[in-house]
Amino acid sequence: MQPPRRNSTQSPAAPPAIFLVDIDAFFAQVEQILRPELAGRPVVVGGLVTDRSVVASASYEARARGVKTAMPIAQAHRICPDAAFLRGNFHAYARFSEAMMDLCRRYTPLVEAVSLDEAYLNVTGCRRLFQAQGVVSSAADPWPLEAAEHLKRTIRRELGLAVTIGVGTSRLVAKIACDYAKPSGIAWIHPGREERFLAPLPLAELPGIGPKTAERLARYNLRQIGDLARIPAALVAGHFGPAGEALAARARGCDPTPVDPDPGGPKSISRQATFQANLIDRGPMKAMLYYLLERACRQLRGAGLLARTVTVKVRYADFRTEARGRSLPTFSDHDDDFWPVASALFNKVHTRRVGVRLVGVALGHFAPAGRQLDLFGERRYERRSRLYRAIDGLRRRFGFSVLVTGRAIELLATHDRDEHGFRLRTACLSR
DNA sequence: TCTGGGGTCCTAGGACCC
DNA sequence: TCTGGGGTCCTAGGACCC
Repeated sequence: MQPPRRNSTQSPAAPPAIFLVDIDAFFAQVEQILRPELAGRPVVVGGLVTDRSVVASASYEARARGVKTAMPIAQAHRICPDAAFLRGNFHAYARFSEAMMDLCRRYTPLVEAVSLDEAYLNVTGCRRLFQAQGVVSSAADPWPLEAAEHLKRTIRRELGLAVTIGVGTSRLVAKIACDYAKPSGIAWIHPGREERFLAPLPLAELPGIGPKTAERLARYNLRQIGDLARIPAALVAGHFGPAGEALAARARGCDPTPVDPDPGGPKSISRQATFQANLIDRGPMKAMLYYLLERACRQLRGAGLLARTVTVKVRYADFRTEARGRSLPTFSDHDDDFWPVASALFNKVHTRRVGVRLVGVALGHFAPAGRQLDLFGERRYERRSRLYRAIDGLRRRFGFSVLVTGRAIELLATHDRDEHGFRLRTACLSR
């Protein structure tokens, strides 16, 4: 298929046509495709029964039994003990995701992947092209609905994936239409009927309104999207600030955000880990922090970026979470430029004599790699860059755990798995 | 019952500069 | 002795999303 071209004969008033394609119960569905013995069975992806984890994805068989996303695995197991509990295979999910995105790009180049399992498509003005390609018939009315059906059938036939598609005149309307049509459906909102469609839905269905905002709105007796749409925008802005104005517009189905096929690189790179049991000793916490920093830095280098800010996070047994960040004087992508700062930040956040359940590190404030330094600094920097390139290369070939640095070595005694389930100890000894 | 991991965006106060 | 207004950067914290 050719990418769509601007069509001069097309009516200037043609309303936008936006799709949101969402893969149903993505991780669980992929597991059922790869392991046919799981088809028709409740499947829970997120962790093993003994893991200190939550549900990342549940098949519809598991959802029918009450399992929900973000529910603790232990609770899911109590409700649905016969489900298959899996840690998940993110490489496989990424492959399916890429294949789906590529397939969508056969319909339009204006495809924005918003997550592994969701993509927006802008097919505005594609009618004639779709007719020429046989995607829609010449009598197709409404043609966007027929095009969505074609896309859904093609994804099913070529990838085996069941998806839901929402079709509307904006991203917002497409998104809510998609939620409405789940699972495995298509919903098309007629241009001009957005307000009528949205009005009876609960406010929490509006993307951006979470539990806190929904509660605040409920105090003003605002419960449905229509309740908010009826209030003058200025009044909403008075109570909710400048963001309130946009909120009021969204309640009427207005969302000017374009579908952007190239939204740019990441704004932050982070790694965090929850310990299997809460820790009191700082030694293993710091070892884990260093290990997480190494992984974040490797991703940073892989993305061809330099960072200036490092943030360290600690979550205590009572779930209180502290985070502190600091900017370096220069940009870098070297573990040992960030480590002294991260280590000092850790001492600042870890102040309570309470068990620690999680530590995390984040890098931010990026610039593209390739930077100006004084000559002495340049040579030293280059030397270390060669070292990190060599380490990254080894780890790419043999796995991250092929090399365990001194600062992370304490992990081997206390925490024998990284977040991908590799056995660090075994990996270290066998190489 | 006991709460993951990886992100984005917004707000707000203080420092600093002009 | 009394003192503005605006802009930008940094940091902390919170809400939200998948």
